[in-house]
Amino acid sequence: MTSINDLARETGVSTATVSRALRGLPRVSEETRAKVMDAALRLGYVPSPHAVGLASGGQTRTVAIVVLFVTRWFFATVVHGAEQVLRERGYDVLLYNIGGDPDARRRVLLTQLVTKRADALIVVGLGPTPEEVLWLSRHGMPVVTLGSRVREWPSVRVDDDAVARTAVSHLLELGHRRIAYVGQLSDEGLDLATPRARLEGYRASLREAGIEPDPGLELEGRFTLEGGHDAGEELMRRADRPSAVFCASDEMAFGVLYAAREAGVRVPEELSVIGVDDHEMAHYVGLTTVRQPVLQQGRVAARQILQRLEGDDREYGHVNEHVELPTELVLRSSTAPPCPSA
Amino acid sequence: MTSINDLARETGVSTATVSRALRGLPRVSEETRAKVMDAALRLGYVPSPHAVGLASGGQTRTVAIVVLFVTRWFFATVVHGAEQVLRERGYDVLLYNIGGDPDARRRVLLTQLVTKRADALIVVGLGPTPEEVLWLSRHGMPVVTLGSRVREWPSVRVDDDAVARTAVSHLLELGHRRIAYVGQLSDEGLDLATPRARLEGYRASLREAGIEPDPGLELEGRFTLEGGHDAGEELMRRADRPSAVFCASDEMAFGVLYAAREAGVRVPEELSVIGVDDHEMAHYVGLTTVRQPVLQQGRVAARQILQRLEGDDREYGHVNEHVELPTELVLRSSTAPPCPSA
DNA sequence: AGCGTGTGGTTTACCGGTCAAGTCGCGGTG
DNA sequence: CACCGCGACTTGACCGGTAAACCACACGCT
Repeated sequence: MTSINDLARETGVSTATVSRALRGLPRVSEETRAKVMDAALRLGYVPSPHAVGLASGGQTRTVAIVVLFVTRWFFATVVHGAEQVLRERGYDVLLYNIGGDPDARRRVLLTQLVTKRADALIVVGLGPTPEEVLWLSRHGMPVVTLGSRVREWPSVRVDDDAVARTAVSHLLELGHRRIAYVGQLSDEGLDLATPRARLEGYRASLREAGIEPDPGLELEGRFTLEGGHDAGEELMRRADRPSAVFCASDEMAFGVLYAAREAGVRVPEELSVIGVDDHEMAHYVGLTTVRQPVLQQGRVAARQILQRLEGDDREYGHVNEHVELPTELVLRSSTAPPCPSA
Repeated sequence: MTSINDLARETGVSTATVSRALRGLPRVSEETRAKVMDAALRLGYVPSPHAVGLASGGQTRTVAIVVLFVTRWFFATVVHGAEQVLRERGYDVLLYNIGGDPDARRRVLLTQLVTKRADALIVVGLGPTPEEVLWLSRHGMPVVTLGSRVREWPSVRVDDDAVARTAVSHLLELGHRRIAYVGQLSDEGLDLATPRARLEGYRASLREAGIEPDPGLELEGRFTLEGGHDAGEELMRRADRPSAVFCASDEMAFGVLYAAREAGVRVPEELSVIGVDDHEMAHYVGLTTVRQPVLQQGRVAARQILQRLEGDDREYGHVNEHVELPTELVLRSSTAPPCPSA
């Protein structure tokens, strides 16, 4: 590996001059600069980020993104959005997929892993615990949360309470009274902020309409197609099947739709289904959903981080500590008034 | 930030002793070790990877993964698999999503970005150009390709030619003669190995059955649901609609299925559709497909890399330079013999 | 002539670790 | 009793850069 010393020897100037020549700093004659550049190219010189980082204050030009499941559309899309704006600005992305493993979560967030390997951190979909907040703050790590919110750090999210209310109100307005909820309830040591908030919103929304939430209509299901499908099958088996289902994500909603089809239950005539996300597939299967800007959330989180790191970010204007992006009800063919005969 | 010097001062020993105490090396009394450990914990000490890397031969304990589109199920799943085994072994993952941008590709692969920031590289879905091979080799970067294959580097993939043959043979055996192909043909400066190989396999397979491939039946479509849908619409409009479609990915096949449904074309009675991947959704929509082990490809690629990096990897046995994983035809309800009336 | 002021450098001190070589006290041995 | 060997450290060089301090020399000015 060619180092800056090789370049210095090759060009006959000191390493400091080489360094300044390559970085375009003043106090270098054009002639020398050209010579250095040429040698660097010829020898395939690449500065060592380690040395650079060490010498200039421990910067890594790297941002870590911690997600629950890269394979979920939502997370992948968020990562895509964030990575895009970060790379544009010369930052690299370290990806940690802690996928439901509390142990991995501890190791990633609370040990060496993140600290000092990255300049900042974007936490997606996890509600950070007080311990995590404390540790990371103590180490001076700038953090932005996406999809959850803690007092100490900026966040980007949609109002999950409002999301649930939008969905449930829509169903109520259509005339539904027995409305089920399908989402992740327990979370095995992980703190999943989102499904909980949506569940609360669902309950509150029903209560306001004078309906007491029926615990029997709150179905556990992992945040996947399969989770939705299992919950859907369970629902279809019931004698007192609800007339509508609110799913905490579109992927789960797809699962419910397939379960309904398998059971010969017509949608939307016999069962209305509504999801959240506006997954790329939702359009094609005709799923009514509450759209949230997914890519954009990733982009905004990245900008918040950049703002924190570079401080002088006028381009994007003032960065709100807590950004809440708008959602929107997208009507398609999976919801309709309940069948009078039902 | 507490450094090793702070620890040394705190415990009254030299930095070298602290270093060895923390790393569990010999020549440190149990007493001293305990004292050091305690201080490290109390002060929240975390070694600087920069310093460690610099001092001990430029290692980063980081592997870069370059993918085309994280948001595609295939890529996300591969990343998931690779990240899992890498993290298990204490490696971090740098993610580069070059998403169809030749410029990004150049910057990531041919400039400083990758070199020296990672110990090794996994390239997913891109056929590396000779220039890229040369540059990376020159810099001593170990590379594994996933989904494509070059002579110089180990690879993990499925036999795309065989995949195409399996799919097309299945359709031929059912009695289909007019079989369309939907996949990405042109690639705007990116070298996408996979769709090209599948296209070739499709053509060869037809020829062997005595059918001359009809260029009019080879449809361009991006590797997404939407791409498949557009191509599907185009097909449905045709008077001489083919009786079967082979799609280069399940996501594209879903798009074709939706297009067919919208056009009132019944699957599989009037149109057979087959995809590749065995996407998690394929099961639910009843898509016949050629299954490839996606997660496993990511895992195997990661192991190959680890083998290269650590050399003594007996755990996984001998690592083949070019691993080809098996695929499997999964019969579901989207394929059937052609309708005699058609 | 004497004196700031720029320009184009060089020198040197780190940054935070690791590693090889050296030091020191101590119990055992010939 | 001098010597050896060994365990438990310390010292100092080094990894590849950066940043500040320093320097030589030319130039314009009073």
